[in-house]
Amino acid sequence: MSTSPDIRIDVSAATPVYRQIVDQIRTRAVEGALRPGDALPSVRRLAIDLGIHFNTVAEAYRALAEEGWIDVAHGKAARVRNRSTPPAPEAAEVEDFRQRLRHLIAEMRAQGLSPGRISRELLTLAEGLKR
Amino acid sequence: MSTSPDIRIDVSAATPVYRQIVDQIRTRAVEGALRPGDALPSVRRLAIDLGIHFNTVAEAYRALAEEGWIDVAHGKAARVRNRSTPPAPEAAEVEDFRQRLRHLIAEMRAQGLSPGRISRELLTLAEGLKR
Amino acid sequence: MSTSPDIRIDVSAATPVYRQIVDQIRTRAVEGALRPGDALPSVRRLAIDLGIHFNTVAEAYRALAEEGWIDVAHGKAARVRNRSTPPAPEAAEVEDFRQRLRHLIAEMRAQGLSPGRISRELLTLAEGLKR
Amino acid sequence: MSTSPDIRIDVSAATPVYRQIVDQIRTRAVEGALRPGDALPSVRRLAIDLGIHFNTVAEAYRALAEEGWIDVAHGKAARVRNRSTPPAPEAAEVEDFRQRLRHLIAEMRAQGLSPGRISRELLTLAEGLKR
DNA sequence: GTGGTCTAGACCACG
DNA sequence: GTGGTCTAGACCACA
Repeated sequence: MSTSPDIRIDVSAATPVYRQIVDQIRTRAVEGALRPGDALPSVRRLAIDLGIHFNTVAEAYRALAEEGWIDVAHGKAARVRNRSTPPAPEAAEVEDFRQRLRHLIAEMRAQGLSPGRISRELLTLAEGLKR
Repeated sequence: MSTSPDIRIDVSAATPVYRQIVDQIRTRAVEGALRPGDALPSVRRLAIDLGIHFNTVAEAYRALAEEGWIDVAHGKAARVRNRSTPPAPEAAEVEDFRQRLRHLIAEMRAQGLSPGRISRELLTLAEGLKR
Repeated sequence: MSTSPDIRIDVSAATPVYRQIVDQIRTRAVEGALRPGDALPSVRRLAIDLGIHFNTVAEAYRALAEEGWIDVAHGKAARVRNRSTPPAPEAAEVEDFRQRLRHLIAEMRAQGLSPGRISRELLTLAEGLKR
Repeated sequence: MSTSPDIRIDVSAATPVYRQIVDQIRTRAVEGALRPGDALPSVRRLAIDLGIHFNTVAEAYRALAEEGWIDVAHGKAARVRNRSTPPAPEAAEVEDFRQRLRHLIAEMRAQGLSPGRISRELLTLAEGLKR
């Protein structure tokens, strides 16, 4: 039996569909909604559920496998991998993430969100990380 | 003479060059390094400075104009616009940003950054917004 | 009682399970650990020992029989065949192997192994063949 | 202008076409036939030359980019990357390669190549690495 | 049943 | 011009 990851796809969004799948499954794995050993639905099953082609799901699973989040093998269901200690992040990578965060925040302000509102969102997320 | 925005381009990065320009100029405008009325370098000037094709810069300026950050006109330097009160963001947009933030954080954790470290980054950014 | 070939299976590896079995039994036969006439464990016995489905073991035995390494028959244990002089390899096949060797070495260098280190590995193997 | 890597494809071979492309380009890069900065033919150009679909070539380029051998970007030709020092190989990886070498040699003997002949092949390759 | 590979071709994004 | 994404569907390999 496989855990249903409850994925929401927006085909008209700018980010590719396969990336949306990757992002959502990775987020669920990080946040604990998907645990090591959990089986994912088959590529064809999930494709039907989402109303997309199975190749698109297969590409997402392949990317997740390469990132080390899941194990895929012929004839068997894909499963969430028990990640060993991840490699230490390099300073350049940290700076890259910091910049992406700043750009995202700039986009939010460009869309009319007030600094106070954004600040509150960040504090909520930071709080959630301490759990 | 025009304000030099000091833009850093990485042609081998995953994000398109024109997006890098847009992101960095928008970020500077949001953070106050670029103020309403400031003139940007000409498309050809900036293209030469960055060592890229001027079409790429032109596309970036076009995108910034569409987002309402700058005014462009034939024969005159592009200038940072005096943004009127931005439209109120819709709930769906806020939720979209929240999700993008969560995905970014998941990527950071996937790269080995500890929750505590990420939390500190978020708090620093939130602090900066209160200025 | 049958010879225990001491096979190690990694179900999460990239190479299919049945190929791992084939590769390891063939290697043992070539290197002399398995000799003509030696009996292999039954399909079901080996499957239980390895913790895999017996169909997978059956497929491996079938492939080994096709390659001429073992004899299988209903109701009797599979046995290592007394290989007659093998057919002379064609030039095309030799070239194919040479290419596979070069590709493997390229992969090793891609993984960071120094040419000197790889060279030593090759010399060790060549030495072992002269026994 | 792009270097022609002179790739030979066998569509009836067991190894997937895209892997054959990856293996051959990687080998050429390791052996120096392809040097950092060299441009590869476009995916559509190479696909036509090889008589296959461009998606297959694109998949090969993507894999090579992920392995760090080439840089691919929108609108520009793929180029051989100037590889920085590769990460140190772990002991487990070395053992994995050693085993793959042994299996390959066993296959060669299974095909009728004499130990002496194989030994000579290995010595030739080891010699080539000392250049 | 599972995932993998390949072709065919549409449409989009980037430079 | 370049590469990227997606669909459609055939056929193969593995468990």
